[in-house]
This record gives sequence, C-alpha cells and structure tokens, in this order.
Amino acid sequence: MKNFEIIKKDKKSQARLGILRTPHGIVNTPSYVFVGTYGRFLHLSPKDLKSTGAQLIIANTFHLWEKALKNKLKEGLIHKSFGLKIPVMTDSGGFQVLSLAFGDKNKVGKFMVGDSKADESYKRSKIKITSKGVHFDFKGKKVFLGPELSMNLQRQIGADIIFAFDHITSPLDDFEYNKKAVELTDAWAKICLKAHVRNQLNKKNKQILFGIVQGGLFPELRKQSAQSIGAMGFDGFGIGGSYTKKQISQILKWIIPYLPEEKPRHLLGVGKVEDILEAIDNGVDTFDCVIPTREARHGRLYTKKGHMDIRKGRYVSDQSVIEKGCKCPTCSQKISRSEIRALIKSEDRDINAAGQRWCLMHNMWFFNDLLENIRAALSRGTYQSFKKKCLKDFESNKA
RNA sequence: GGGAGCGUGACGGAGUAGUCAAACGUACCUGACUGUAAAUCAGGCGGCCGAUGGCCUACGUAGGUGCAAAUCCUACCGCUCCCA
Repeated sequence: MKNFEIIKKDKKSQARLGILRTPHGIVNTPSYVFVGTYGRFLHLSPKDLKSTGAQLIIANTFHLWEKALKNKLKEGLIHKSFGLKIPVMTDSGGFQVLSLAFGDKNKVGKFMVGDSKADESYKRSKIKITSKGVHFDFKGKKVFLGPELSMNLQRQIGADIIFAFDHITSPLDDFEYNKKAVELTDAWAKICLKAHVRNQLNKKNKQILFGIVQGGLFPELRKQSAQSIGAMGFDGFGIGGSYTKKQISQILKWIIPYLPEEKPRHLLGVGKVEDILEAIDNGVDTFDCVIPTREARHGRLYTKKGHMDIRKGRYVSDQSVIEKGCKCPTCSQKISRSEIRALIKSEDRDINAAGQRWCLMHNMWFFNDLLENIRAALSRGTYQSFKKKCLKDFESNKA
C-alpha cells in the first residue's frame, strides 16, 4: 500500500486533501506537525498530548543525539519518549548547522526581517563543511554530523518519517554558495538514500524517508534542486531554506511544479496562521513549527480572531474562557483567562508550569482545529472562501 | 518618661554632598518569537517641550548651611525597636 494518497484536489489552487500512512497510524493531510525537539513536550503528559488532537509530531536528531551522547541511543526510543503511539518525524539535524554553528554569531535565523543585503562581515568561521558532513562547535565541543551518521541515528531513534541530511543556506549567501549547497544537498541525498535502503533491509515497518529541496532565493536553483531531489526516489519531500516571510509562497511556486504530484510535501519550520494557509494553497501537505508551543509557553494564546497575550494586566479578573465555544481541553474545563494568567505569572516553577500546560493544550488544539476546518473545506470544495474568511477574522485581532 | 533607629518613585529596596529623575528587583505598558542552545528575549516605565538636547516637579513636612543636598544641620510629623 502506498504511503500517501490524494483524496481530493482544490480546483482553484494546488491545495490537496490526503492521507499519509505511517507505521504508527494514518495522518489526515494537510496536517500541522508539532515540535517536541527532545522527544517530549514540556509540561505535557502523554495523555495531555493526546487530548490536543495532535496527529503528527517531530523531534530533532541532533538534539536527541547530543543529549543522549553520554549514554547510548536506545533503539526505537522515540515513541517511548513521547509515551504515545502516534506518527513521529525526526528532522535530520541539518538545520542546527545553520542555527547553532553560525546563526547566532551572524544573527541569521530562519527568517530575516525586510530585505537583507549580504553582510561583508558574514563568514562561516566556526564551521567546516566537507563532502562527508559538517564539523562545528557546540557548547565548546567539536561535533560532527553528516548524512551517513544522521541516517544511522534516525534509524536508531526510530521515527516513522525521517529526513535526509541537507545543507540549508542563509539569506546572506550568494548565488554561487547556494549553487554549491544544492549540489552538496544532492550528494548527501544520495548517501542518505543508500544508507536508508541498507538500514531498512530486513525491517517489517520501514521508515519513510523525505529528501529536502534547497536553492535559497534563486528560482533556477530551486527548480534544479526540486528536479534533482524529486527524481531520486524519496518517499516524500521536505522544503527547506531561510528567507523573508514574503518569499515563502514564491519559493513554493518555483518548486512544486517539479516535485512528483503523488508524493507528500513537508514545509520545514513554517507555521504561522497566514503562512500555513498560503503553503497549503501552494500544495504543501504537512509543516512543522514551534510557534504553537513556544508561544504558548510565552503566554500568547490563539483564537479565531487573532491572538492575545494572557499575561497582560487586563486579564487579571477576566472570568471568561480563552475563546467562547472553543472545545480544547482548557476551555472545555472552563479554565478562565484570569486563572491561567495567575498561574503563568507565578514565579513558582510548578504553578507556572501548570499555567503553561493550559496554554499549550489550547494552542495545539487551536491549530489542529484550524487544520481540521481546512480539511473540511477542501473536502467540500470551499477552500478558497474558507481561507479568505479565516484570514479576515484572524487579522481582525479582536481576541 | 528615657534611649536607638528609620522615613526614597505603584511596591520592595540601593544610594548618604556634585557623574541622581535616582542602581537592582517586582508590578505595569509595548513589541518580538516560523526544520526550538527559546518555561525566552527586547524596549518603556515623574511631567512637559521646537526633543540623541532642554525645562519643571520630585527622595516624610518646614526651614537652614553650602557654588552644589535624597545625601549635612534644626524643628516638626509618622513609624519601629529597647529601657521604664
């Protein structure tokens, strides 16, 4: 049976409704993927996680590995770690080369604000990239990560869907550098595929491997990368890179036509409300993002009419629920804004954690519900009007 | 009745003559957060202005010394502790 099946396509866009089959269950797509980097969600029990309705979650190979380095990675640890038998992904660790090795130093992250020009002082001074992988400093130690190692680690970790080890570039990198990065990502992709075939040889439930498209902000490189990675026989595709916000849908338009229609597409690290609507419109099936969880921990709560910062003084004695009519675990239990605020403002770590837990469950449920509504709209053939209304409501900011 | 000490911005709490509109913390206000080194971070927080500078009002109250005081002196008010 195929891993992925398209059930319905939107007539006015690239959006599609599908089913993704994994060893630990099916995922209805489009779907949000929540990030539990270290194999857990801070402050949430497995039962809590389940109550959010999450279909698919993702952990990080580099961080799991780095954390478990003292001992040894245990076989198939990831589902035990999350404490739940649900579909799980692991990212390859390629992004950490950008975010850890030089992201901080050069103030380069996933997103750039405005249109940045190449910075003369920008250099990859603390990182050495070879055909085998990347050497860089982490917490004062020399570390190495590459395609072969990432594949082996991901096999041990045991997620349902794993990613090839790629080379992400920064918005400050020029065409030449991006060209090399695409070539390197291609070369590594081949190594990953080979290792993957070997690793999965006698396994009953084979892991699903996604290759990753790069190419920076250059249409010809994006096309080249999509064609090349797209032809390699991966089970699905990740779309990577770092860019300015406005460039997401542009990049997708460059890539999507060259990726095999029948295979799933995952947009790496994008997940604001307006961005996911746009991504789905352009043919993306899944996407992971820290936004729902990180922002929940920081007190930002989502509603259909925008988001609110529950820590603000105006909620001190607000006895209403986060969003009227919301069926999330938090609102269902009638936990008031006032109570959540009091908890999350507490300096006591346990009390504070209890507040964060309510926020986490609400936000995760919110995004799952949003995706469920998107799927329903796709099913009915009303995605375009749904998208329009959803954005209008959300941007009204009357939370 | 006698002795000792203390009174600082919304609160806690530094400062004890000039670099003080006053450290720091909290509260409060704004804003960030997009393949998580993020239960985090940044800015503001007396008033006014023609504002990377200027003016006014401020450190219990009222006076005083001094070029200059939240910082020294006197009195008063209030609070705390000790002895009777």
